[in-house]
Formats: sequence, structure tokens, C-alpha cells
Amino acid sequence: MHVDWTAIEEKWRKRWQEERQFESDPDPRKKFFVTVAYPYPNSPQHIGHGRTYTLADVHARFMRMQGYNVLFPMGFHYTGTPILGMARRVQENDRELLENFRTLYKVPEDKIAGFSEPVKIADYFHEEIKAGMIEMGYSIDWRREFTTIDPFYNRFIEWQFRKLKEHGLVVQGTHPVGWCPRDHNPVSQHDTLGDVEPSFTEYTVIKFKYDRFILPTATLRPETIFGVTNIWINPDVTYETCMVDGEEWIISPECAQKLAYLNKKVARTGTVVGSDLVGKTATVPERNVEVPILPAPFVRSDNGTGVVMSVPAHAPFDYQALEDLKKGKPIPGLDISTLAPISIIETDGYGEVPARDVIEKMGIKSQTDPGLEEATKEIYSKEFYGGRLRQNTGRFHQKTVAVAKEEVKRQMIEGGSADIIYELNEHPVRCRCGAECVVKLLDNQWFLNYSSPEWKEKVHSWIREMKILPEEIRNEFDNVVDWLKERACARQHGLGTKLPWDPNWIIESLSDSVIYMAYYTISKYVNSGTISPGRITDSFFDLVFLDIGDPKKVSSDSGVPPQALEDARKEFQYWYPVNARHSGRDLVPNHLTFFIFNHLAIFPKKYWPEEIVVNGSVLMDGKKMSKSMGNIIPLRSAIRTHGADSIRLAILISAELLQDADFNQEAVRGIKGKLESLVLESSKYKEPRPSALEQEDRWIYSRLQQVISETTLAVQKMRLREALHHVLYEFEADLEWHAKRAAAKKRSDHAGIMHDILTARAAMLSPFAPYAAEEMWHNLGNTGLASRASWPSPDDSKVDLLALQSESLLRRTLDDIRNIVKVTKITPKKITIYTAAPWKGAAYQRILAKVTAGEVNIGNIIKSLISDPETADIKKDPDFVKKTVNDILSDPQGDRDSKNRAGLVDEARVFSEISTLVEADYGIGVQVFSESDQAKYDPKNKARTARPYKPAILIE
RNA sequence: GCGGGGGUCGCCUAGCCUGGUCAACGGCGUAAGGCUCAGAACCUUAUCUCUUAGGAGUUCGUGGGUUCAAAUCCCACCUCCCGCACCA
Repeated sequence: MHVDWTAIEEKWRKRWQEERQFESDPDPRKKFFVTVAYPYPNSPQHIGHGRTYTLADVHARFMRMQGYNVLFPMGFHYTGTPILGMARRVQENDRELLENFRTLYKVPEDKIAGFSEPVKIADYFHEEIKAGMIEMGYSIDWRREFTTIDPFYNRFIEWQFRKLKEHGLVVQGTHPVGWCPRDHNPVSQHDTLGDVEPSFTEYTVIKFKYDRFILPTATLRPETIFGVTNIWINPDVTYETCMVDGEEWIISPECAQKLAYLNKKVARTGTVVGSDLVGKTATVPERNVEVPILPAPFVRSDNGTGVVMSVPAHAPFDYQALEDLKKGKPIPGLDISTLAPISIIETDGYGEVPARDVIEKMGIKSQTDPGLEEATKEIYSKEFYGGRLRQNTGRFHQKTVAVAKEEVKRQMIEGGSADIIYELNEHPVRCRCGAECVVKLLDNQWFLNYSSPEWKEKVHSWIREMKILPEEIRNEFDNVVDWLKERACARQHGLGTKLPWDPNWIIESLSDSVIYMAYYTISKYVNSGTISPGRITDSFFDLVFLDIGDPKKVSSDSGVPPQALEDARKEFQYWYPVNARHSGRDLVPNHLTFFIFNHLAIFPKKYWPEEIVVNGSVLMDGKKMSKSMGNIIPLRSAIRTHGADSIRLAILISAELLQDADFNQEAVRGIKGKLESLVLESSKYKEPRPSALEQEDRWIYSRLQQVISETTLAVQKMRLREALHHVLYEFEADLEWHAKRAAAKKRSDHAGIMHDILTARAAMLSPFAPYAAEEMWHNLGNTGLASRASWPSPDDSKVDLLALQSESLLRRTLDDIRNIVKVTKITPKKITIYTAAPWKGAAYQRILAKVTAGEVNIGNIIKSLISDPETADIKKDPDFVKKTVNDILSDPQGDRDSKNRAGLVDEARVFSEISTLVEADYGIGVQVFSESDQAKYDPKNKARTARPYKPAILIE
């Protein structure tokens, strides 16, 4: 029979919607407020996005069934630059992007036409994503939906920022950034062609004096100034002379460009060809000595300043170049033969001139040898970590290189003989727009001061108290907090809210998305038009969120009617704080941590977030999803092929929270089949259950209670994979056993029992597979909605410990019979079972008590048993004790307890039911004797090996 | 470099926090059987080694330790993966 999932989904979705099942308003019940990081609508969502939302939805649905008033809202994050970039690429007719829209995202042509406007892109994918969420069955209260460019939201973010500023948490600073000169915007890895990280390194520029000019050399090793023997200059480059902040520098043309971005005032005054400088001398700062300027074709004009200082003792390049120069043709008017390396650093394992040592060791013969790179690295790291400065460095004598480097740099900068420039580590780096990136010193940028020690400490202490799932991620939060520094919170382009006190800046997307959960509590009133953004002032937010201010005054100032103001306040106070926030683990080092930081800064403690739940990502057939692999499956098309529930389960069941979930067709098909069989099965059983319960019935009810409590516990810990296993698979084996027992007895009265059990299973399945659960619920003839049913709670009165022990004894005995048959390969003609003699039962109880009390020493146990006449028979069979102790130890803790509590089962009675089962398997009956039965049939003398819960078996 | 997480029976994975339920869940693969004209799907059984009595032996990256008992706790080592900022 076929199950039409599309029809089922539509039917129940419609019902949920019509009955407004998931629209939540404050009421007297306890509330539960669950949120997920809202999506950025620049593409349709795919299977991977579905994971976090599905987890949150399961959480919401579970809590709802537990009796909480649950709010699960959703918004859309329009803030940011990627959509802006997309719009521009549309304007430029970017073929690849347009192709993606058409074939990958299936955007209708008339929509694409509007995509030159960024908001149109966001609006389109917003609706697309929303439709997918509805189809997935997420129990979202859509009345509270908003986007981050809504005017009211803007007012809210402005309030947030003014608050942060009041608390002194917004600071201004000047920092170097990777920069696109065309976009006038910072660039990061995502903004570059080929996703190159525009990383850069700080160089110290050392100012050598030449005539009236400054010859600046860029270096990573300012401390080697003491070992400089000469200057290298490229004779073929035409240098520029420029006024740089009042000094006249000789630099390469490229360097002049770079300096301009580093906020230097640069004015060109002329040019000078490199070869004209060769043979002249320059003064070394700090040392006040003259060194010659020598030609070096390896000096690149696009690197640093185009002028290089030479430290042959510690820089292999310099050493080799000098050697080569000495061997080459003489430079007129200059004797370089006496130019010797000046050693200034002492390092274990190296001689006077480490550069020479390495060059000789590596067999390097000329300055074009690529091995020089390697040699430089070696020296740099060995000297940096192990080197100390020599006496000829004056007051830096004995200092380690690591320390001296910083001190020399600082001292020289303070003395005006050095400066700082930044150089991209690899260039060129190109922006997505095609322009070549530079390093820019960005002035007076706004930062959130996440370095503040007090703020950090406050966050640390709250992290210690919060619920964080899974637990192992808590540590990571602490590390992120420690590591976090100031973070730029505004940029110059993109969608978003303007910085209230400086409208040239737009608040950056990771900073306007940290306390918006509070906004959900009032967005309902904004959407209904009850409150409007027109005259909204900070006092409105102060009153609603912080309970500060006079309602009358706020009402008249903001134009919000008193009642609406009061409603909004009550609504916020009811729902806040956030009880659970769900997100992917990629947001731990940023959003989730900022979320904590900002809540702590702005809200009083009672409104701080209670719990964070973090999940891993989704793989596609074991591989990472990526556009280039073409393995991204859009969520909505997956729903059409597999059905929403199957996708939900496939994502949830393949991994625990933090693991990467693997989505594969195989698994989805399996789950779909499983759900279909459950749905079909649910039409078969009707109430009522039989009045008299057989042992196997009491057993299956007992098992049901256990499954309920195990499942509940698992969901509470968000171990959804485990929970689903209990509901879907683990219990299945029990049901099969029950069916087998019933069939062996030729019973036909247990439909009502199955009805009970399926009803409980439907309820427990409801948070995970809501559509299938509704259908099952309905098929079973239950009233109302499964989504609104109570979550089953375990009923201890239905747990029959003896039934549990008895059934497990039956199963184990059948297993033993099967094992014997298998090993001996005989076809059974006659099966005899012997239960243990009564004294063994008594001994078993004693031993169980001892073991439970922690006594596992066989000798001690035997002694105490012998001393008691009731169990003195143990002398006849000391091995019994050892075997029994092992039996008990190999039982799970819970089983031992239940055996302890239930007392011994009446094995003779239990085995009276085994015949029908053996008959079903082997076509013959079973004879049962007690070991103590004098008249027993026991040709092989087997009976004596019987133990409680381990009968002796004879198969012939 | 800094920080985080792993290495389990052919493969993927559970178990580890809270030591005995562990020869170790589950899935895939493989083999046999069932079903079928055949195949796909599905179902059953098996899948470390040995074993004609329900058993025994050797396993959970490597080496050591704690314990009556270790995949699980402790120490050391080897090794793999991920994140590292003005980006959502």
C-alpha cells in the first residue's frame, strides 16, 4: 500500500495553520522560549541548513507536549555585504551568478530581472526559505517575523548601540585592514578572488640617512640594525623622492602608493635612478656609522620600500649577495673586499657567522639558489627562539632576540628613526570586484570592546552557570572569550542600521544580531500595526526591556498607546529570557559568544540566556557539501522527493549533536519505509485492550514504561539520535518478541494492547516526525492533535519486575537452545529443561545481596554461605558460587536491582510457557523437571549444572 | 604558533562522562537462504579466531599504570581532523 506524504503533509499543515496551533501568547502556564540563529537570505536553504532548525523545532515541540507554553519565532537577517555584492554582480551581468540563479536556485526569470536591487534578492530568498520552513513542519509563530532592515528593528539596534556606548563598550581605534581601493571597504577571505586570505605582516621601516634624504628599509628583524654592513638598492629601478610626513624619502613608486593608504602624507618631489645611488654611503641610525650603498638586482621594488638593509652575518641572502659581489667585477671608486659580516647574535649550534654556516651546510653557491629561502627560515627561527644579542649591541647585550626585537623597534620608533608599514603576505590579492587589494590603516573605526577584562570575567562566570549542550563545548566558549579582542562593529557599506551617532557607518551584521531575540516579544505588535516606528525613542525600549521610565511619559513621547505599551512590556517580561538558543557549531567563536556578551552587557541577570545548544554540520554521502561538488540539495526539492518527516529523521538519526550528520539517500529511503509501515500499522489496531493481561502483555507494558523514560531522558539531553533509536528501533525487537509469544499461544485478543503502545509511540514520534505522528494519531482513532498531546510519562505501577525477569529468562533459554543446536548441528528430537534446586535459589539470593553490597570475593561468599544451614549445600558444588557471581556481574546494574527487588521468579511456571515457543521453532515440545525432582528423566546427568536464571538443557 | 575534537571488530559509526549490560548498538559491504520467470526492493541468518553442548581465546591508535574487573579512569607517546576575526 502506498502512503501519499504530500497529501498527508498538506492536510496537517493546513489544520495547524487554521487552528493557529503554534501562535503563542502569554498565559499562566510556564513558558519556554526557543530560538535559532535566523537565516541570511542570499540563497535557498539546503539540507544542511535544515539541521539546526529541525533540532530547535523538535525541542519546541517536545517542550510543548511537556505542558510548556512554547514560543518558537523566526526572523530574517538582511544585514551584510554579500547580498550587496550579488546585486552588483547582477548589474554587471555576471554570467556565473545569473546561471546559478537560473539552474541551481531555479529563480523565475522575472524575479532575476529585479535582482540588481539587493533588497529584491533578500526578499526573494526570504520567502523561499520561509516556504521551506513551513513545509518542513516547523512549529513557528509567524506573526512575529521580521527582517533586520525593518524601520522598527533599526530603532531597536540604535537603542542597543547607544546602550553599549553608554556602558563604555564601544571604542574607536585605528587598525590596519585588507582593503579594496575600489569598493572602499575592508576585504576578508570571502571577498577575494579565489578566497585568498588577505593577510599581512608588520614590517619595521628603518630610516637610514643619505644626504638630505631618508633611505627607508623595511625589515622583520629590527634588532639586526647592529649588524648592518651596507644597503642594497636595485640599480635598474627608478626611485621616487617623496615628502613623507615632512621627511624626504627615497622609495620605490609602489611603496609610495602603499604609504598613502597607511595614512602618510606623500608628495612626490622627483625621481632618482637606483644606479645613481650605488657607491654612495648612508648613515646607520643608532650606530651613527657610514655604510656603502651597493647594487642588488634581487631587490624588488614592489616589496617593502624597494630599499633593503644588509646583515650578512645573520641573513643568508645578504651574505651570499655580498660574496657574489666580491667575486664579480669591481665597482668603481669602492673597495668592498674588506666588507665583513658583523655578528651580533650568539646562538647555540652556530659559529660567528650563522648565515655562512647554513649556506655551507646546505651547499648553496649563489644568490639565485632557491635553498636560500629555506636557509633564511632556519636562521630566523633558531635565532628568534634561541639567540642572544652580543656585546656589540650595547644595552641589548644578553637579551634574547624575541625580546630585543620588540625593544629595538619601540625605541627607534620613539626616537623617530623607524616607522611601521604593512605588507600583504602574498600579492597580488584581488577583490571579487577585480581590484588589487592593499593594506589600509583604517582611521577611527568603531569597535566593540570585547577585550574588556571586566566584561570577559562576567561572561566567564555566566558560562559556568549556563546550560550548554553538548557539555564538551563549554570549554570552547571559555577559550573564545579569552581569545576575543576588539571587534569592528561598523562598516561603510552594506544593508543594516546606521550607527546612531555617526551615520557614515553601518552597524555590522554580527553586531546587530546579538540581542534580537528580545525583539520577537514585541515584533508581533509592530506587525499588527499596534506600535509603529515613527516616533519611537530609546525610552520605549528602556521601558519595555529594562523596566526603566515612566509609562505615561514614554507613551506620549513615542506615540504608543498606553495599553499597547503595557502589553509589549508584559509580553517581554513573560517570554524573556531565552530558554534555549540553537545554532551550528561554526557560530561558537563568533555569534553565540557575542550573544552572551551582549546580553550580559545590556540586560539584568534575570534576562540572561539559559541554555545554548550547539550542533554539527551535515555531510552529503559522507562528503562536505559544496557548490563545486554539485552535491547541494535544496531543502524544498528534497521535501518533494522524500517528504519532510523522512528528511527530519534522516538528519537527526545519523549523528549525535556535535557530530557531522551524514545525509544519504539510502538512509532516507529506509526511514521513509519505516514511517510508512508505522502509519499503515496504526490503522490496524483499535481499542479496547483485553481485560485480563497475559504475562507477555505485562512485560510489553513494562518495557514501554522503560522506553518512555529512556526516551524522555534522551530528549531532555538533546540526544535525539538516541531518543529516536528507542522509539523507532529498540522497541521494535520487543514488539516482535511479544508478537512471537502471542502467535505461539494463538492469541487474537491483543489488538488493544498494540493500540495503547502505538499511541504512545505516535506521541513520542510527534516532535521528530510531526506529520507521520498526526496521521498515526488519527488512524488510531485518538482525538485532538498528536502535536498537542501530552508527552507520555512512565507509569511505575505498570512495571512488572517479575514479568521482565520471566520474559528475559524465556528469551535467554531459547537463545541457549538455539546455540546448542547450532554448535552441535543436531536436529532436536527431544528437549529437556531442568530448573535449579531450591537451595540454589536461596544461595542465589544471598550471593546477589552480597554482590550488590560490593562483596565479590568468592572465598568470603562461600564461607558465609556454608555457615548458614539453608545454603550449606554449597559445599557440594563450590564452583556454583563462582559461576553465579559471574552471572550476576555480567548483568546490567538495573537488572541486578530489579532481580533484587522482585525476588526469585518461579521458573517452573515460566517454563510452562516455553513449550509453545519451542514447538513453533522446532516442532517438538519440551519436558521440564526440577533438579531436585527424584523421578526426573536425566540420562546425561545434566540437571546438576542448573543455576537460577540458567536452567540446564538436554537436547537429543 | 594558539585553541578544540578524534583514532573502536572490512568501511562508517555507538559506547567512554557515571569501570562490570562489551566480542562490543546500528548502518554499509560481504555470504547463505527465502521471495521472484529474472532482477530491484524486501525478509531471515551469518560475518575476530577456535569449538559436535549453551563455551573458550585474542581484540577497542601505541606503551605503561590504577582496579577483583578497563574500550571506559590516570600518565606518556604516535597520529588524523577542524577553527583562528572585521565574514555571514
